[in-house]
Amino acid sequence: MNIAKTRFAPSPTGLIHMGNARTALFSALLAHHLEGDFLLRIEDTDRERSKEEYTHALMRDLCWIDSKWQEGPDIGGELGPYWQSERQAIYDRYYKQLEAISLAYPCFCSEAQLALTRKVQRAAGQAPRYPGTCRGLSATEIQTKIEQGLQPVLRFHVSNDAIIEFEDLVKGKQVFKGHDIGDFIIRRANGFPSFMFTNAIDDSMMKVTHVLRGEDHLTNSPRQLLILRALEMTTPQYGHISLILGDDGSPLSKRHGSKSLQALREDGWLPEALVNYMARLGHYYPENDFMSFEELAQKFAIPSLSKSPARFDPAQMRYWQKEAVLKLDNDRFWHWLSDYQIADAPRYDSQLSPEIKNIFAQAIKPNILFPVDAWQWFNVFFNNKLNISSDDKQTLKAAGSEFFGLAIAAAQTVGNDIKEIAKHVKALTGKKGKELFMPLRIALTGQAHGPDFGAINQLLDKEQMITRLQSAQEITNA
RNA sequence: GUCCCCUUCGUCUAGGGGUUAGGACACCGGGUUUUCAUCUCGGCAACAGGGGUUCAAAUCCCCUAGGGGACGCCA
Repeated sequence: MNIAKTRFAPSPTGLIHMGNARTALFSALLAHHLEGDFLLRIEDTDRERSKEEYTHALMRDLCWIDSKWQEGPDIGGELGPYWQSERQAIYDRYYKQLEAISLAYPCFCSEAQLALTRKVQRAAGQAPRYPGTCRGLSATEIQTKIEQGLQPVLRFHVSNDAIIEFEDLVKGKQVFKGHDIGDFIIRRANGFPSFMFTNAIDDSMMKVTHVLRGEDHLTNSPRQLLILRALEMTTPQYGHISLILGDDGSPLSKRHGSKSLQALREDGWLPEALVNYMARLGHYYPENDFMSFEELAQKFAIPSLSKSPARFDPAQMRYWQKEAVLKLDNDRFWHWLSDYQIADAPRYDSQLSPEIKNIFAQAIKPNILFPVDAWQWFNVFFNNKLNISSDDKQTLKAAGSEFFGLAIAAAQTVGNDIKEIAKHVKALTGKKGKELFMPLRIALTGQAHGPDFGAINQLLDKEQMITRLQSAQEITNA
């Protein structure tokens, strides 16, 4: 029995975004689910646009979302090379084979000529198709044109009455007519192969069993099947997943805040948050729990892949980020923070005891989404930097100078215990509930919401509390 | 223009002839916290429209509308 194999085959022409990342993730999840391999192949046949730096960025970003491959350019494998730019000889061999059985022929039509034909066809209400101009060229005609210095493309011949059927993993049975396809280019005039060709050949040669790709590739499938069948090569099963749309229903783009994985990482998103979110965008999991990559893989199922397009929803992504933050253990929490050191934050590791660090982490995790939020709290507790908003200052003023005078006096006797301080203030002012606690919270932390008082007691000593209460009193006097 | 795909709460979706149409996010409200956040409990909210088929349609069929994709010497 053949081992299952999925693949991701990007062209290194830019940073990977949410859409592609989700396709890669699905492929990786499926491979793990089937206990097979996930393969990475770099489709760098477009020499002008492909850049090596993007290949590196791509591999780094894929690893970041746990989608590590078992076969690929950096680690090799039996069926390499995994850069298409190194596989030219292979493609050339198959071109010859196709020409030998008259399923491929050189075409000398100029791009301008073709563009014109398409225009005319459309104007006449017809579908734009290659009309087959060069299909019947004789060997001598071809020879003559080549001698004239003309560089032909190579076209694959699709007979008009061909019917191509296949079962799509996601969309079900598909039927295409040869007439709707037309003869398509498999080698460009510059000798480089086209995507249609290399992609099909490589998937087959590399023994890929399941191809998960975007719906935009659906109509490529009959073409690729035609090539593979003509060459008597094995074909993978194709599954076309619906695209991700922006909040207005149009394709996801930068306009909708679609960011590269790299940008997302730089903003402080946790990979497991993105993984949990993306895994559910167009794939149904009965359980709504935060899951690890392994759990997601275990429960991944092809029938649970959605046929209809999904909209990108930042609110839902934020929810998974919140879950991810809550799940962070201390070690990772501090690594996460140190990776996003902000300019005016002090170094955290020098004086803080593990106990204090632990208390701090547990206390603020429910209150933060990103490292900047965490650093803000860090500043509050360890750097004496409070940023009180004007609204919150109003709350302070409403409490009044006397309120803080009493609080200071209470702190001097009871120490750093907010509830005890509150008790004293309550006894003397009659204030209670929100009126009592909100001014204290704002005075001590600079914010209207934040950690539990128990944690704040452990993070601030008596002197700090008194100083902050004094500052608050000054604000009321201002 | 031609061909193809899709359409259930605001969003992600479950359900595929008989369901009080289920869950999650968001939102709103209760509880906990003598405060807020967290946590917890609850509520609001949907079968695109029109025709069939059927005892019975969200579910099957047809049409319409809307959205998306493909039609490249891009991938």
